[in-house]
Amino acid sequence: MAGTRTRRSAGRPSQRVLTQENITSAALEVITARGYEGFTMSSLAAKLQVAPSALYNHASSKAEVLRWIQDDLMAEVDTTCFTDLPWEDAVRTWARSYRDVFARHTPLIAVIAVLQVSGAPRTLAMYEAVTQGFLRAGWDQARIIPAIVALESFIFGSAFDAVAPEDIFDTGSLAAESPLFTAAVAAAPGRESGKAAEQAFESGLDALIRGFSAFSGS
Amino acid sequence: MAGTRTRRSAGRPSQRVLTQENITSAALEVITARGYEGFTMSSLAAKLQVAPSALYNHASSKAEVLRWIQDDLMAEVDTTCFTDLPWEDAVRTWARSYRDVFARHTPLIAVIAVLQVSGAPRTLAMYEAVTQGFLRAGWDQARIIPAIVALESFIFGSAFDAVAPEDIFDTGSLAAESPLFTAAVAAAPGRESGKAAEQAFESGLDALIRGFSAFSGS
DNA sequence: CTTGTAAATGAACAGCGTTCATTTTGTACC
DNA sequence: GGTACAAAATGAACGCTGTTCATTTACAAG
Repeated sequence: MAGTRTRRSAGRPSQRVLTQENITSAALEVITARGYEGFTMSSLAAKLQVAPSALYNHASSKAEVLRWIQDDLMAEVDTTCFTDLPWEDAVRTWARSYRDVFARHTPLIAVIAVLQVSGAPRTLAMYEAVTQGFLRAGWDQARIIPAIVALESFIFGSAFDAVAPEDIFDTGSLAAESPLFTAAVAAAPGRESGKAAEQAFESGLDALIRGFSAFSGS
Repeated sequence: MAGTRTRRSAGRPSQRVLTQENITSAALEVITARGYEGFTMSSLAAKLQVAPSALYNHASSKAEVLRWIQDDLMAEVDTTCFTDLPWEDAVRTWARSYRDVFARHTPLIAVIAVLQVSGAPRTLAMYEAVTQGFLRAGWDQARIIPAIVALESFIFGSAFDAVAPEDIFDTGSLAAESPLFTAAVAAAPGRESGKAAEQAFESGLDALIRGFSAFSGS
């Protein structure tokens, strides 16, 4: 082994295993492999080959680990689109990317809602990039935050929808009591192809962008 | 069917305590008093003055109780507006009511996303009323479901936002690294009054309705 | 070699949802 | 009124959770 532990010379960074980054990435591996119901402090400790109690020397709680994960994932959201593309296309690309990331992590959405950006540098970086994109498109400064929050709300809700079972709207034995809704469900596009959630997302995103585009100066 | 339990002497209603309705309303009382983290099978049983294990003769799991609660709450969502008001105002009233109900019950949002309407009669009744309102406004049948789902996604996301702490966007010590976002947050309306979430909700709702109103025939 | 400190450990804790063998309750029939 | 039967309530368990704590280990510095 290339000098695993002996003689850590002065300014050299430590080789410690239980860093925030290591814990976070191990947590993501566990979640990817076994889902959120399989993500426990025990399973996380096992992945790191450590006793569960050891984690508490580095993270104050499981909730803190979830916050780390949340901020980590924010870096996966595409914001480069705001420097490349016109506002409408940029918002569309950003929103799709944002939804795709958190559709795989819906249990974190409740975490985000409570999380202060001051403790989440990558989350903040995302907001900064998005704000910059809105300003570049000529948006009035005072209208930007409500618009971002509204888009975000739609994105989070759509993330839940994206992972819902396809047959939630099957009325089954109660079809007779809801004829109009049952007919509308049958007529909805993307029904057989399993793309119903996609259709709803695009439809809502279109409406939001169309509704908001009055505020951009271009 | 009237006499399910073999010949119970005629009109006399049973005095059973652990009916679905009683369990559901007791659960709502517990949640109102102690929140979702204080809502356990133990606390529910205590409220009903019964041993926790007794609940399992009537509900198959805690998740089932949550589903009962969810469907119960759906009856509180205002749908009468769809018979009274023009489409735009009706959607606005419905959406506000829907958001207000579930802002107090955000942990249920994950439940709804997985819940089939066939097991939730009141949820289904709400969808039926909404669909009817859309049809009356001249909507193309095939476009209704995606629009409802999109609105619902926005509503659920906004419910989380409504209960978020007001200071989530305070950039604190990282303000220097996000000047544009920090400035936009400072310029956002409703900041001091604590109505920022309200502003964002109304702004998004406006945009969605404006974006969708092209599809109503009126 | 001693000291100081950061980190890992294993045992323990209270609480969770849930199961199960058992007892209690209440009613229907003879 | 006595018997039989089914529904419902019980309390003791089970495995699991997140978390704490006194103790031990590891390791670098003086």
